[in-house]
Amino acid sequence: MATDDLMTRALEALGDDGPVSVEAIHDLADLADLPETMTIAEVADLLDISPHTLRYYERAGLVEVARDGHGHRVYDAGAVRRLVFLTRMRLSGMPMRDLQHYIALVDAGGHTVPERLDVLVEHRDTLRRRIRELTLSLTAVEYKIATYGGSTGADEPLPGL
Amino acid sequence: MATDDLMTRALEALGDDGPVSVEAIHDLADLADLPETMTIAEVADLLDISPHTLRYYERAGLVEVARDGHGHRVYDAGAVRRLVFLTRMRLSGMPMRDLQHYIALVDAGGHTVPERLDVLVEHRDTLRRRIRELTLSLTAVEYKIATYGGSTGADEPLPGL
DNA sequence: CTATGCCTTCGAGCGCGCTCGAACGCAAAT
DNA sequence: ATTTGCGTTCGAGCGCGCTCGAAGGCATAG
Repeated sequence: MATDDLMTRALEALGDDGPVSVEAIHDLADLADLPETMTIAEVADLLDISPHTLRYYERAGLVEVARDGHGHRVYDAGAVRRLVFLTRMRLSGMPMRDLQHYIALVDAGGHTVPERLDVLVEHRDTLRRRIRELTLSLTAVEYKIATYGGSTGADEPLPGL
Repeated sequence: MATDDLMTRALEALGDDGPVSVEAIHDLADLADLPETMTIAEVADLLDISPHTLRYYERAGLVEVARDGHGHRVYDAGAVRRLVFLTRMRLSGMPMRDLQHYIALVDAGGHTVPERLDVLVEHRDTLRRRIRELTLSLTAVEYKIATYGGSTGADEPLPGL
């Protein structure tokens, strides 16, 4: 497992065509059959990040992880689920700062739900903006490829793009 | 001009609906009516980047800029067009490294056109992947907002997303 | 005459998100 | 008995893309 990263597997699961459907999302990385506990190496492999990064996230206060008799980390299913969430948010571009804020809200209790939703909604809007930006850039690059004149500007219909 | 950045203006030009069309792109920041020369402050304002960054790009070998009698930079239309291209590529996520490579190819002459196209095609593919990634993340975040249970995982249909 | 304001060069510093090295512990394998 | 392999902590270092500070030049305004 986890030869490819989560995102790659997710994209493969979706296929190359059609709109992204909630149904397709449902099939992704189902967190139902997680082992009760995992080692750092197993979690690292699952999430396709390094043990170093996992320790870093813990240091950053994003997740608490118990230790066994040897002082080795023992990730329970809850920690793993949280880390799946965290890595997905990181992959989608949410800064560590915001993630720390969000997690602090989660750990603060149920009364922070509205504020958590604010964070998510803001991130959603950021994603929408970014997707539109990249789509525009993509169109521009495709245009430049199609009409390539070789300069970085000059007398093309869409100079420089 | 340039109270908003290039990308913001571009997105406004496109409007909020429908597919991105080449026709719409044509209306963006037409480089036809550029002044013959510009100062660093004018270029910085046009591109919505700082003079510091412009000097940095020059140091990085991305563009050559002449000086006037006082040693001040004088950006000619060619330099400005190149900088428009460069900032657009930067905004779309192309690393400095790749941009330096691309510019080296441009400056090396017409025989590098195939290799330049390789760079562009690779960037196009990167953009496509990234857009798909972000679209998936967006769907996931929208789903989490819609079904919000408050945890970062647990017993939701789409736990952790 | 001196401020102000924008420019110059040079090199250093910063914020982000890791990434790594050192020094060590424990346990199973040879 | 030692090697191998995986884990630990701590703090430092890195790659990227800027961003800034210092020290100074020149020109216009008051």
